[in-house]
Amino acid sequence: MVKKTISTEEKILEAAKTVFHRKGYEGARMQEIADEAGINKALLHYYFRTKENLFDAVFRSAFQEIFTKLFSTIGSDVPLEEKLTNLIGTYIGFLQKNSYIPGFILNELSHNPEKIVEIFKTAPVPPSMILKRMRKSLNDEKMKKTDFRDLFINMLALCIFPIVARPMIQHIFEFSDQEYDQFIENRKKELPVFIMNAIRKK
Amino acid sequence: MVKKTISTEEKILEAAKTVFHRKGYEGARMQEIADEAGINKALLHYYFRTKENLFDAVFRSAFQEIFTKLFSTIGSDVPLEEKLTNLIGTYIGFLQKNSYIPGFILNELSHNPEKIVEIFKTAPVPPSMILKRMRKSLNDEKMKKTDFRDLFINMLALCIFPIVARPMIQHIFEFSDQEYDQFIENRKKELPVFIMNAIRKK
DNA sequence: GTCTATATTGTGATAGAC
DNA sequence: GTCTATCACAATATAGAC
Repeated sequence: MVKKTISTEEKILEAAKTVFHRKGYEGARMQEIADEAGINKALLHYYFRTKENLFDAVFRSAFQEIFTKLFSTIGSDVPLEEKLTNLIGTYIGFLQKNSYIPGFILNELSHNPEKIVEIFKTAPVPPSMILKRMRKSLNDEKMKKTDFRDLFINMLALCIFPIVARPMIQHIFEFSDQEYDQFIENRKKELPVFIMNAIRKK
Repeated sequence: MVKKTISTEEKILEAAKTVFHRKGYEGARMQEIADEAGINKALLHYYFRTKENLFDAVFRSAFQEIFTKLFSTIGSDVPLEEKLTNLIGTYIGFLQKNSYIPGFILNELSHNPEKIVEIFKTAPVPPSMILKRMRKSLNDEKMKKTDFRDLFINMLALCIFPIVARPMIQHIFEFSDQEYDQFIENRKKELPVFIMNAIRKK
């Protein structure tokens, strides 16, 4: 028999996720989270005692969600171009459906840089393992002597920035909402080519 | 005779800039701004009436500062590779000295997307003019049929992201502060090459 | 213009009944 | 576990003297 009931704790976490992503830590209000969850403030404190505890749970979950996705794709054992295509496609797809997450993380990152160190320590996939595999892919193929750290960062930048800076870019180029969605969709195909051209040996 | 006195209004704007960049809109406190300016809260309200008015002035200034720099370099009339090198060098240099600005803008952008439309309307350099010149550069040279909008966005992304996500990246790759500065410094030389490789006709 | 003092409203957090 | 009522305090904003 399928469990249909959602526990109060889960409802709170869902609501908190929504509100924190929408407003950030300082901007979020316990009242708004309570309303979103259909309960009252007192119950929030009963479950999580403080706003910071609640925030910690949400931030940790957002961070791990995005990095688990990212790292599992990057760690797969396929040729570089195929890996890039998979990686960029699934990653941008994820960002499209969760467009608040990268902005949220970047935001809290700049106000609480110490916090991410702690979160990385409890990451389900240790970054060092990912990096090792990525370096291997580069060496196996006939690539320019590209620093794999640069490659990794460039890829992240090219995927995330158009999502985070969407309102700005959309206005500069006078895109409609629909046109911008299409623009992002095209990038899924064009980014892997762009990157491969940049690093392929002539 | 050089004017040495700094008006109270200028002191307030300087202080507000510092505090808003450090804490964001919600996180900033009028008291902290007053302390930073060496005056008291009442005087803030005397000059700017509300916190939002003060914020508007600061945000507008940060936004125009970064875009004026960006647009004036991108609009120069030199060959593409040279333009890219100039652009990336001066732009990253600017970001290094004002590392809080892009994070600040991205942050408030995600909480007040409407606001940027208004700010763009009062921009000193109209975006449309920049785009025209950029398109011209691409056509003049033997380049792949690259969408100039993609090129523009990719360049922004590659410059800004390593600055904004610094604490995260620094931890992943276990860079010391000094090593990260050097890493950014290297990107000034490598990014133009990376981009030119990506878009040059074979 | 600049200050001290105070009003007013928000918000995170708790007490205590059920 | 869940609620209502309330506390304690922090933050924006204003009044009014100088």
